[in-house]
Amino acid sequence: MFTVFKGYLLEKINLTDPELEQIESVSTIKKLRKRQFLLQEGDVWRYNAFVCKGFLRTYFIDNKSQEHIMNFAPENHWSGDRESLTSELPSKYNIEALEDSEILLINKPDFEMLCKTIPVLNDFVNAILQRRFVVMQERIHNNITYSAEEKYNSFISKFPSIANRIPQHMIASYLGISAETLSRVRKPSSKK
Amino acid sequence: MFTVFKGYLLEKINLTDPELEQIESVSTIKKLRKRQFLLQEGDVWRYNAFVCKGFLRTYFIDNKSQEHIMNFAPENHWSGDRESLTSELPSKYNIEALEDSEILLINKPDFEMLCKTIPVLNDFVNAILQRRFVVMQERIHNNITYSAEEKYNSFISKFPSIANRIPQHMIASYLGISAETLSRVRKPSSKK
DNA sequence: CGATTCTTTGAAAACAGTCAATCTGTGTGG
DNA sequence: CCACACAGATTGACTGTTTTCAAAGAATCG
Repeated sequence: MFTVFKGYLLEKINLTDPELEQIESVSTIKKLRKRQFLLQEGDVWRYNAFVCKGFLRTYFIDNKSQEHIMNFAPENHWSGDRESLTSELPSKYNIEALEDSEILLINKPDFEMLCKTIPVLNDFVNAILQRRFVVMQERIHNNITYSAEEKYNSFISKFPSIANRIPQHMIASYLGISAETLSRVRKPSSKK
Repeated sequence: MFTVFKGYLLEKINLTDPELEQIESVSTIKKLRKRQFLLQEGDVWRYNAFVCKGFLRTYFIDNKSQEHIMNFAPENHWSGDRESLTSELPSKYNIEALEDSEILLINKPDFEMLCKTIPVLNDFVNAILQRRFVVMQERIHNNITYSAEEKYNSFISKFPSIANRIPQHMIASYLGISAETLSRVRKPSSKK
């Protein structure tokens, strides 16, 4: 499974064989069955996690015991709780596999060491952060601007590959609308 | 006005005098009168901007010509459009002074050079990014979880100093609710 | 299949938005 | 100093959207 990560990296940046070996030497693989947790609320998150295969969701439970999905991570994407990772405080989130998954983990000190010794990796990691930033900003934009229907349309046009891989009610949860409302705004979109 | 920025930096990280001089040498100050723009939609944003004095807001206009506030930046905070900065594409945002302000600007190549030559500054910049990240995540959390009243209460408890410095309808715009709704949810919070 | 999960639908209630009018406070110019 | 204009806040009545609850269909999976 390291080959998946290797392929991902080489597509984006140039790395020498020794560098790749160095990365591999600190990588571990965690296999998750569907519905298994990578992280549970209350635990401290200590890794950088790359999804080699499968699909993860990050969600939290509000004080009315309702689930809200914070993030999706299909293969070739990163997951984890950056907040807990930097603060080293217990996480508010659960990360659960929605499909059988294989996750590549690099713990925090090892990852920092990699970034220090491989500048091009460090730049890449920062670039990812920047991009994630823009995605979050767009999500806020949509949240404060759009109606339920517009939110849904925006989601499926932006993440078509995610949309057809997960149950609808999880899209609703991600968008902050009820599953029933989502069901209702879905059909008018087909007719004019 | 560089002294404000200098004070801010020295409070957070250790910098030598030559390093500070290097930073000062690439810094420029822009004074804005109330209602003046630092950035207008359609222009490319090319700086890192630190608010030495005053107060900025970043907003965009949706296709129904409604304003939505993306961000506030009081003194000792950063502003700008990271999206346009990295993509070098025209910005969707307007940044406007809500009070007479003084902004310290460092253009992109200079800033990158500073980060390269002053590692501790680079680390600090990344730390800011991480924190900003968490703030945005909390905002998304609130957006998808809370009612109008809860959004408002969360805002004033989290940003009390901002709340009493700007008109209410701007808080409403930031939260994605109407000014009238905000006015209505305000009073029940005092009773009971 | 039988059980579970997911989606749709209906009806009612809660919530939030819109429009228009009024009220308030502030600052400006006469 | 007053009158006025202006921006902001509030209120009421109404409309529209979204949620909730309950039930019934559909799809999926062991």
